Amino acid sequence: MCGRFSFSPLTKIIEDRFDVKVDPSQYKQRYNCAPSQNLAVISNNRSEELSFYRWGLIPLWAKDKSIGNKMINAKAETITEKASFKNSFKRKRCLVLSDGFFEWKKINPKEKIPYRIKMRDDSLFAMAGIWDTWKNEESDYINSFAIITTVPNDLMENIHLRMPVILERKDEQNWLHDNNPDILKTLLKPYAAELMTAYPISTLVNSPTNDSPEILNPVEYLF
DNA sequence: CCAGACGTTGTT
DNA sequence: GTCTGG
DNA sequence: CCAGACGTTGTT
DNA sequence: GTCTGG
Repeated sequence: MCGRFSFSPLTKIIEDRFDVKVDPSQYKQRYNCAPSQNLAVISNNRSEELSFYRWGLIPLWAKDKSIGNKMINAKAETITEKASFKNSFKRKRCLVLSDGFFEWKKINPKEKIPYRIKMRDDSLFAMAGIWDTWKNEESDYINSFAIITTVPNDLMENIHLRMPVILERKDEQNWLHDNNPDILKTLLKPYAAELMTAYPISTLVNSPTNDSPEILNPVEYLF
């Protein structure tokens, strides 16, 4: 699964790496991105700029936006079959930008330890996302997204049963602009484990109200 | 046809 | 909106 | 994902 | 226990 991540590069780094324009009044470095927050994405319908969408997909037909609290992930294996996701998969895809994500490893029925997972070379990456637009009773529009998950690779297997789909850099533009569903599905696979690394961090990350760089620091746990 | 659900993860 | 279940 | 709330009536 | 909010 993927229920929390970070994205904290400086504006110029983002513009160079992803070839987008970043509005500095909207962007802010984030160390603990949580569901329901507006987070940095690149959408297929505005791929020249960095957009901010709400995490937790609210489908077009939703009566209440709270449904989005449950729709934070979409399983790659079934995304083309689910009524809530298939339409977005066809026409509304996005890149969810990140420099690392968090998973809680269950060490016994009562205890869990948070881990940070990132690229070995600290590079930025894009997770595969789908989005939708929803209108509330006051006719305010909300753009929201879900992160696609897949089976774990050899690194993630030790931590969790699922992991987010991380796109190879060469596939990022294809995910946004290729509309062939068969090709799109081939992009939804586990990322190469040898390019990634993971380490335990403190439970500071547990509360979404903590959003400071210290969250990323390694911590030793004694058993 | 209409009514009702529409999700993932983890645990039992 | 679109699919499943009755 | 985790944390924190979870309710109504009537009165101020 | 289960839902909502972040």
